[in-house]
Amino acid sequence: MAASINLKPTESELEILQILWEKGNCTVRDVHEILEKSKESGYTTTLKLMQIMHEKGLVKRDTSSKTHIYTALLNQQKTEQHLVNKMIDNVFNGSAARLVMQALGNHTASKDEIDSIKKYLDELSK
Amino acid sequence: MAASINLKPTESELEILQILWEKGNCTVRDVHEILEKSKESGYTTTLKLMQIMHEKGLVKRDTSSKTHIYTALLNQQKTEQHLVNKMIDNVFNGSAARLVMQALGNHTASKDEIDSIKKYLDELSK
DNA sequence: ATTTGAATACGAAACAATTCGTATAAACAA
DNA sequence: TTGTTTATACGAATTGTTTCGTATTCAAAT
Repeated sequence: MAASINLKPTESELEILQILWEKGNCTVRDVHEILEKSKESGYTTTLKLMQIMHEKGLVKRDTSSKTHIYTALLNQQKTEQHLVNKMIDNVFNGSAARLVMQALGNHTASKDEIDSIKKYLDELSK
Repeated sequence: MAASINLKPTESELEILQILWEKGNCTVRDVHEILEKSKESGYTTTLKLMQIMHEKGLVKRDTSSKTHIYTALLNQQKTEQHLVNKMIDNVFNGSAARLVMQALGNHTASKDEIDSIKKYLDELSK
């Protein structure tokens, strides 16, 4: 198994990872400006968080110029999988089906979404 | 809206709530014995946790006899819903469908489960 | 050259969650 | 009664996360 880093980012770390996953490479300022839209926080807070994430190995950074460029090292798909599995175990007693129904029962999935899920299920059960 | 308690139990609190939801009324020892099966921890740790949960209003307790009896106050369905919605927002950018596919895309879902989900979806899209 | 602005580094406070040791009270059996 | 077991209460250490202030460095503009 490849040396796998701790697959359990904190909430703040996850927020930052989301941005890095979407944007690819970012400076601290890039990330901070996006974060600021949804919540109040100081620039050095974001900086510190990203530095800690670097220590933990969640991100890598290019320090060749004064302004560092950060990139996610944690794999998005694997992280999502891990979080979902944890929720299935901890909250739904191991039943993926219960999670799915809970997710669809409420968070009003559109007709299109439901159709695409059906298609997906048909593929799966082949 | 009914005075709603903080719908966001910590991980340890959730473990205890799971037990209370399943068993109904429990003593600290009941809960502790179940917890012990899956992880090492001292009795007074469980006790303290449950006392804190009582302070927070997550559980109520009957103290009429020396050994207190605890009962969950947090509603299971609502709590699950809340946690799932949070995950959809924080991890899957608001797409319930993405969560569902992630949940089903691994081994956890059996053929039976998939069938029951299909049935559920048919009901939904009526 | 000097000033100004924008960046990183770093320590430490503030807060939250978890864990456990010790004191004490009640119940019960010898 | 006296000792043993089984409870609760509670303080406090430990650990982890988040937040921010201050120092310093670098680069660009004046």
